[in-house]
Amino acid sequence: MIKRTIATIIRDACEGCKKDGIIPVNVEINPIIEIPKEEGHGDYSTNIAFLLAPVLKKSPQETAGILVRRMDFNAVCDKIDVAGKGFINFYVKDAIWQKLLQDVYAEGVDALFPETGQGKKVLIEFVSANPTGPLHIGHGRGAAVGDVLANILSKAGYNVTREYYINDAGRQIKTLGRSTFLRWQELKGMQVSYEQDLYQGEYIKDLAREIVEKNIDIPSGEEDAIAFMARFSGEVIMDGIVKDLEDFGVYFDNYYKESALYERGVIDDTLSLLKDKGYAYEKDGAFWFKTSAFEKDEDRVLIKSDGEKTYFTSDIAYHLDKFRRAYGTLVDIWGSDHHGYIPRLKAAIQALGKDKEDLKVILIQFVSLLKDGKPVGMSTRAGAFTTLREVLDEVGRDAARFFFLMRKSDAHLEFDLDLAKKTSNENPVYYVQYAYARIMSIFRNAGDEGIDADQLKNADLRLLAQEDEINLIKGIIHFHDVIEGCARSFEPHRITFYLLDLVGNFHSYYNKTRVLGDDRELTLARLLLLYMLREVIRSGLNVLGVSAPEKM
RNA sequence: GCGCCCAUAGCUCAACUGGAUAGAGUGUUGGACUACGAAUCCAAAGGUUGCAGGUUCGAAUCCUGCUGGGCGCGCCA
Repeated sequence: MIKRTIATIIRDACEGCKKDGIIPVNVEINPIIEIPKEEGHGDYSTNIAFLLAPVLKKSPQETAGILVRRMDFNAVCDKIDVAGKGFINFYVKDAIWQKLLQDVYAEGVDALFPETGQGKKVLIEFVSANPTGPLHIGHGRGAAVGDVLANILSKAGYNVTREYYINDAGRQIKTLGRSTFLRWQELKGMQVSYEQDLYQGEYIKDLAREIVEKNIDIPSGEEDAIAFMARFSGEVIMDGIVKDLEDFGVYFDNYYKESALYERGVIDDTLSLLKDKGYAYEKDGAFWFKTSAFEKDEDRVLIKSDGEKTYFTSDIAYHLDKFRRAYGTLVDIWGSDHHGYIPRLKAAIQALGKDKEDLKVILIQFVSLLKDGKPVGMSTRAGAFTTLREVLDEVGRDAARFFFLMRKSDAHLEFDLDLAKKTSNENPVYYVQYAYARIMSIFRNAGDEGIDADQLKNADLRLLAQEDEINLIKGIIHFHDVIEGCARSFEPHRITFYLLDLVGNFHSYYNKTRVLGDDRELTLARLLLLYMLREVIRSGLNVLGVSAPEKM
């Protein structure tokens, strides 16, 4: 918002220098404009002088001085400083902030969302857990990150689709069928040896029991029976997954089945396309993709010597299909243990004639659970993992989602169940929600005093002159930059940090300043400030998929 | 053996992608409710950013080499 105005001031000054021959015309001007972390360094600062100093063969300070003298800033800034070794600091007028607040109030909080997307189509594929068992907590983190990222991009003007890829054609599904089949035989009183590499969880026994209890007909031959069990188990488990996700507040636009790639002939298209372009070849009775043509990685098998296609083949086909559906940017969210897979898929994307930057892979690091201060083990193999369902039941949706988004996604997350469950000040979720409830409470009181929201539009914002009031306004306006940053960097966790910071300032303000007072004009101005604060908090929580309770 | 990620206050983590004196929360200590919700606030204390070099006006951030941890390296998915 205001950042753009600052950028214009800088650019105009540079253009002026070019015109006067101080800066060569062909020099690219690409300054960074940032919000200084140090208070006293103004509202914005730029490093432009450091960039131009070598060109002018002068010191950064001198360069900054030359530029500042040419800056036409009176409309928005009280002053511009050259500070430190050559930073240029901009001090925006209070009146500008007050005006921005007024504008945002008039247009509504949605005016703060950037329009970086311009309607471009983005496909976010996430969770995509195989339907061979319930979702565990790691899937939950991926679900939260994917869902919130989708919200952010969508709010930032992208046309977003959420997709879940169901891996229903691979060997794991066969293993699932065999697992259920053997458990079923056990129930029938047969002596079976249940192998180590089958699914160990109790839920397999539940599936077998369901088949028996519902008296479901099973095909007679073993092979047919296993195939039936595979389909049955997969569907039941998938239903459970969808239910878990819904309770977590995550909804998908599409569920895309791997088997559909075969049915629609996308697999064959992919193979012939790669072959025609010369990126695939035969060797040792198998059919290979030339990964090495694009990335520092070894060539990979597409069709095994036994004629079976590999998972990689499906995946290339799937991504080809995504591009065919006109998505310009593909976001894949994977567990970080799949990071070694990135080069080959990027290579495949390039073989399909796309830019490798068209595919963004976001890795989700593992979650370790903490209970009673001790780590909770979670091994999928042993069947003793903690499911998303268990976490949801224990701490609730709001805390679960918020906690999953309190860390950068590619960093380990330590999830403290006891903390997430606490309804006290230590719990960051409540810290944010409490601010919202507090503001709502003030508005209820204001209503009792005969002030309704309608009167806010007459508020005189020049009365918001306290330093912390101006700071709160800045915080509100910065919501725009935060969302923009999230959308650019694909980092949803920035919103949680922003909200915690924003409401921290509010709580502090609240303890110092009385909002409802005898001075009606001042009261109205402060109420408008709180109104917008409330809107931003609500909007931010909404993007996170966390509720904003009016009372708690 | 090769490759990727991580290492920041006692603990859990930030730092707007190379910016100024590295910040929060928690924990510890001491304070604030007979006016809008104390699920809150204020203050003190806490650091050689794992180690050693390098790049430059400037490094937690980039490069090289170590130390310690996680994960990959299949005609598995």
